[in-house]
Formats: sequence, structure tokens, C-alpha cells
Amino acid sequence: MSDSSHGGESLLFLTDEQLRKGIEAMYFAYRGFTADPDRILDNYAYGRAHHRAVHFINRNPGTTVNNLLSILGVTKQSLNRVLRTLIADGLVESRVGKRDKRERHLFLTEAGTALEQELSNAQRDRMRDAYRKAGPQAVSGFRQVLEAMMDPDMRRHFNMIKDSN
Amino acid sequence: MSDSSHGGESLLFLTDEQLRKGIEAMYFAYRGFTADPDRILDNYAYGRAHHRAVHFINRNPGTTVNNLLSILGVTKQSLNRVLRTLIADGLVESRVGKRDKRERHLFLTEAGTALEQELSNAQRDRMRDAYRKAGPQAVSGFRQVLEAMMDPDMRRHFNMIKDSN
DNA sequence: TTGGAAAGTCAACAAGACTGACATAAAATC
DNA sequence: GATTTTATGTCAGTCTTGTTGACTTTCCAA
Repeated sequence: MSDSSHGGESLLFLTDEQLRKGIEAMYFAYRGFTADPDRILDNYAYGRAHHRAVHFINRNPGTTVNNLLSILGVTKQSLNRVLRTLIADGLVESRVGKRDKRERHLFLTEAGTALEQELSNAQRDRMRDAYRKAGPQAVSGFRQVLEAMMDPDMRRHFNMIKDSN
Repeated sequence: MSDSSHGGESLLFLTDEQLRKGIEAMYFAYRGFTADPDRILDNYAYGRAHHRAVHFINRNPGTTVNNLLSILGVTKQSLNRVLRTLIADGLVESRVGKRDKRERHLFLTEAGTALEQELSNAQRDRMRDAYRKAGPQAVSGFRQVLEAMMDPDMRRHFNMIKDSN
């Protein structure tokens, strides 16, 4: 504690007020984060649940239902309802597994990829603007804090998607 | 672009993959962010809507219903249902305005303050841990990016609560 | 005094989460 | 080979939290 400036600083900045502002920043920012996709989804009579499914199927093509389940942290009944409509609407394809025929592997169709693009373009635009305003160093800190805030299970999933960054 | 290292960097780091990882980080971190309060709320048969109401009434004692409405961005019917149960359960007190008797000013009772404490302690603990792991500089960046991500209306609310930081 | 804003209420509805029960097929194990 | 476990799907019902629409009461202000 009596060592260089760093030690003192790391105690001082953790005031109750700082933490509360962090909590509120998280809340308001998340609203912004979801606002653009939500508007788009309204046009398709889909919701956030569909967005999440489409997002992670795109990021992990061929993922099984079970894997998606553990990423999304919902019940299979809940996910199934979403997948059923996406498959019926021709956005997602479900293929029986070759090694294990019990498993279903999920893929986006062309139409599914198109929706994913539309949604993620909007979300990336906002993210890009925020990154630009804040600058590269801020982005690094942003990512560090978010990662530290995750539950270990979610962090595992986070780091497993693609080859990380 | 041919100037010092900074100019090049601010273009390079905004790859599609970086932005997608930012989006996923936001998603997984928000789950962690809400996990602890959600567990506590289960014990009281309350939900996130109750948490939000209690949080912002605590931060802005005496706030009117209308002001709370614009902070939370829900319909008055939705908020009213939540407030009704909180008032009925003795966590929130609604006082008729003195200047304008149509307005109701909202305050936490002792019991309401106790619940707010329990919830925000849990949430601050996680925030504090994340801040400690990431360090002061990361926290600054975290806050900058989040603020840049907000919708202008929300940013206004964010900066209006208390005397900011 | 009348119009409109603020607040509240009632009703109906939808998304999206949940639980529980049950079905089927296939893999794994005994 | 029989049994158990796993993966998935489905039906039914519930809960929270959001929505819209219609309507009332209160009361400030032009």
C-alpha cells in the first residue's frame, strides 16, 4: 500500500459512488447495445431470443442444440420454440449428426445469414462508433473489465468461440 | 494516416472480429452483471423490474413517477404494477407532491433501503472484483466505451443522476 | 371554466423465460 | 442383450415483464 502510485490508486478509485456509476453505465449501455437489433427484429416478428440463436449459430456453425443451450443458458423448451420458428421460416437448417445421430447440427441458411448480417451490421456500427469515440486504449480496458465480470462458465464459452481474438 | 502510430492503430483495431468479440463480451458480461441480484430477488418473489425501480428510487429519492418512467423507458402501466407491489409490501413510499399534487414522489422505506443494500452490495462486489482484476486504467476505458455506447437520452439520464461521479 | 397533463386503473395480450411430464431414438454401459 | 443415459423434441401450464387501448380522477394553467 505504501509502494508506488499504483497501489494507492487501486484502493482509492473503488469508491461506492464509482461502483454505482459503473453499474448504471452497464445498465444504460446495454440498452443502447440492444436498441438497434431490437428495432430490426420488430420488422420480422422476432425477438432477442431469435437474435441470440442466430448470432451463435453463425459464430459456431454446426453447433449442437446442447452446446447452444449451455451458451445461452436457457431451457431446451425455450430454445426449442425459437429454433422451431427459425427452421420453419427457413433461416436455420438442422442436420442429423453423422457420428452421433441423436445430435442435431445447426447451420444458418442463406436467408439466416442475411438476417444475421443485418442485425450484426447495426450492432457493430454502434460498437465501432463507441470504440472510435473512446479510443484504442479504452477498448482494451473495456474488454478487460467485461471479461472479469463474467461468470467462469460464460468466460469459458466466451474464450472458446472461434479462436478468440 | 501516415502520421504517428496512433492514427494507424485506430483503424487497424476495428476489425470485424474485434467488434464481434466486443458484442459477445457485452452479452456475457451483462449476464454476470445481473446474476447475483437475480438470485437474491428470487427469495423475495421480485424480478429485475423491481430491482431497477428500487435502485433508481434510492439514487434519486423523491423522484416522480414520470421521471422514473423516462429513466427506465417502460410504460406507466408496466412500472405501475411494479410500484404497486413495492408500495403494498412497504418497500416504497409514495407521497403526494406539495407544489403539484398530481405528482407522486417516491422514497424507499427502511425495508426498501435494506433490500436495495442487499442487492447493490452483491452487484458492487462483482463490479469491485472486476475492477480490481482489470486495474484503474482499464476501468477508465470501460466507462468511456459504455458511455459512448448509450443513446443520447440515456446518456443524459446517466449524467444527471446525483452529481455524476 | 375549460383544456390538457399527470397519475392511476382495468383489461387483454405477447414474448420469453420457467417447471414438469412424457416420447423417441441412439449411444453407452452393464 | 437388456438397461440406462443422453440428446432432442413436444405438450401444457405458469410467471415476469413488457405492450396497447380505454377510461377516470385530479388539478394546474391559460
